[in-house]
Order: sequence, then structure tokens, then C-alpha cells
Amino acid sequence: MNARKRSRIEDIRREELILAAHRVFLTQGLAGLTTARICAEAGLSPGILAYYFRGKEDVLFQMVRYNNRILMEDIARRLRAAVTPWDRLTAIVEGNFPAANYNRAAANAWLSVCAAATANPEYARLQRYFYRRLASNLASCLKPALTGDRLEAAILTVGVMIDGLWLRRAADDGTSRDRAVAHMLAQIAAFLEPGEQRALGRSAPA
Amino acid sequence: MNARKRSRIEDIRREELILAAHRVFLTQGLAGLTTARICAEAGLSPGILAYYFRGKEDVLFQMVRYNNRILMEDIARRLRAAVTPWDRLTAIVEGNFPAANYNRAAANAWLSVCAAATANPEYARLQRYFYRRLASNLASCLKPALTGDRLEAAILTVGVMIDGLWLRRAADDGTSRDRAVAHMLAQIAAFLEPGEQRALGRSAPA
DNA sequence: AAGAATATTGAATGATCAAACAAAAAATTG
DNA sequence: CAATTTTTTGTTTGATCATTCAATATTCTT
Repeated sequence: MNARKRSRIEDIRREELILAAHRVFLTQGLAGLTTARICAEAGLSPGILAYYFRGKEDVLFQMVRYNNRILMEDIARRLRAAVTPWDRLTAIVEGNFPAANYNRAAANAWLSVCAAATANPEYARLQRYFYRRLASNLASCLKPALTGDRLEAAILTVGVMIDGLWLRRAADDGTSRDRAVAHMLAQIAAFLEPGEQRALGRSAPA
Repeated sequence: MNARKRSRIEDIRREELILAAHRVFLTQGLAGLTTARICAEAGLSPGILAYYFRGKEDVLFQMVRYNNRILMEDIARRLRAAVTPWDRLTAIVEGNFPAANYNRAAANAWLSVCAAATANPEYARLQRYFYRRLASNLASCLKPALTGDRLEAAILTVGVMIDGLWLRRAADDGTSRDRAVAHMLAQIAAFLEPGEQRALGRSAPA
């Protein structure tokens, strides 16, 4: 009995609840994400959440993990398809602006998580992990062209611009997905010397 | 009696409450900002808030306005002291990273407001106004060097990087105020041609 | 200083929501 | 099929917090 037999139902319900939480999260944001609503979205009764999870925080945490996982898997997939370093850079940038979710509601949801991360060390840990991963991906693309301080600076700039564009998306819904991606790539190219661009295998000029 | 005689007390209390809200906001964030705490911070009893304001939202809104106003006034002051366009660019960047408030708590607080702006059209309006002002300030600095699409791109990049750096500050408290400012200016310089930099009156090279 | 107007208090109200729980329903097992 | 375990439900509890309000205190007017 101690070695709990993980029944199928248990795993199914957990996943259903996490997916339901994710759907509510992307449309209502963290603020509108109540236990009752999550359960309703999953088509289950309100009490069920406490049965499968330690509490609301538990679901939320796993939901954010789930969200990060699909994002990172998508980036990994794009990276495998890329050939030149510049292609991989493009893959990272595109992966950080998922076409399906780059909208005001999702941007806002993600923003709420960033805001919550200050109070919640678990979220903060997830976020640091995500940033480290991004930095290391970027480093591997940019190393053929940059080193030392300029490499560090480029990594910071790219990361910061991604965050900033998401934040703007939450604020005024202004810049479309394609414009955001194009802008990112154009700006990265703009602070690289012609020789450095060649080192990354960038073919098409701006 | 209809033409309400605005007694001093009324104005004093309103200001006290807004300042108190601002202090709580910068240290506790939007989440910890309860009516009771605001009043306590102001050294008044909990009921008083409703006497001078329509409700909590009202105080919050005016508090955000107050926050924006001191930020913009500080930038305006710096701009008056600047001579070359590059000086004015520096003034804008420095003004957007107020030394006293560029810390994790304040960054988080500001982030919560961005998150709330999606639900609250009033906040969204304030934010759009702030962004427009920033864009117009930047345009006036950069026009001697850039035009058309490149000008637009530069304005977007600078704005987006400011937001992104604040967001990072909320997340990991990593980049210090001085590093943030230095990074911003270095990156701006990096995507300007030597001739464009000269047009802005930039004296000291990186 | 008396009385009117204004300012302030602190407790009560009501709404929201997460979490706990007891009991019912369904599934599984012997 | 009866016993037992798993799953689900709907209600209740307790906490937090904005808002209201009647009562009290202070200030102003004449």
C-alpha cells in the first residue's frame, strides 16, 4: 500500500486539471484562475482539485512547468532543423514567440507569473532555469562570431528584448508576431559587424 | 455649497493617502496593497479611505499617475540639462532607471501594474500615454541621426529594452542600475554607424 | 461658547475564494 | 454479489479584504 499503485485515472485526472488550468490561465490570466474555474473547465466538481493536488499552488506550479516544457520542446525541435548558427538564432527567436500564443491574454498571463515569481521562490527557480537555458542556447549560436564582453552583452540584449516585446504585447497589443520576430533579427544583425554576420552563416541580407 | 470649497485638510489627506499607497506599493507590490495597510501607513484609520476616495481603485489609479508624474518630471529635468542629442538620449535612459527605485520590489510592483493594465482600461490608457511620451522623446533625440524605418526600429528597441531590463530586475535582481544604463547606451551606440554617432554629438567612444 | 459643518474612527457587513470534509457514487476485487 | 477501495460531489469552514455606517471627535462660524 505504501508503494502507491498509480492508477490510470489518477494520471488522467491530473493531466486534465493541468491542461484545464493552462487554458484558463491563457485566457483569464493568473487573477481569474480560481480552483472552481479550473475544475469547471475540466468538467469536474470544485472539490476534486484538492484530491489530486496538494492545493491550488501545486496545480499552478505544474501548469507553469508544463507551459515551459512545451515552449522548450518547440525550440529544441526548431534547433534540430537548423543548419547554420544564424538559422539556430532564428530558431530561438521564433520559438520564443509562439504564433499560437503571442497575444495579449497570454502575454498578460505570463506577466502575472513573473510578478508572482518575486513572492514565490518556486516560480523564481523555474524562471531562472528558463533564462539560463535561453542564455546557453544563445551562447552556442553566437560563439562563432562573438567572445567575452560582447558575447555577454549580446546574450543580455536578446533576452531582454524578448521579454520587453512580450511586455509590450500585454500592454498595447501593438507589435504582431511576425513584426516582433523580424524586428528582433534585424536588430541582432544591426549590432554585428559584416564579418561577424558571415561567421554565423547569415545568407540573406536585411 | 455646490462649488465645493476645497479645504486644505482634504487636499492634505488625499496626498497623504496617495503617498502612503505609493510607499506600500514600492515595498509590498500591488498584492500587498490593501486599504487597511494604506491607511495604517498614513497613520489613519481604515475607514478614512472611502471618505476621500471613491474606493481602493481610485487611490491606486491616482497613485500610478503620481508615480508616472515624478518619473516624467525627473526626465524633463535631466533633458533640460542636456546639450547634445546624445546627452539627451543618456538623460532619457538614466531617467528610466531611477537609482532610488531600481530594485526588485519596485520592479515587481510596476510589473503588477502592467499585468493589471490588461483588465483595467484606465491603467492601459496611462501606460499608452507613457509609451507615447517616451517614443516622442526618443524620436527628438534620434532624428539628427536616423529617419524612417531605422528611426522607428531604434525607438522600439530602446523602449523594449528598458521594459525588458526592468522585468529581469523583478525576476532575478541581476543587473545593477549602473550596469543596466551602461548596457543600454552601449547597445544603442552599437547599432549606430560612426557617422550617425557623430551626428548625435557623442564624444566619448565606448 | 453654542451650534453647524466637517473629519475621523472602529466595528459590522458582505463578498470572494481556497481548503477541508463527510457522504454518495462508481469501480474493483474476492 | 457483497465487500472494499477509489473517485466524485457539494457543502461548510475559515480567512482575507473592500466597503459601509453609525457614532464620536474636531474644526469652523458667528
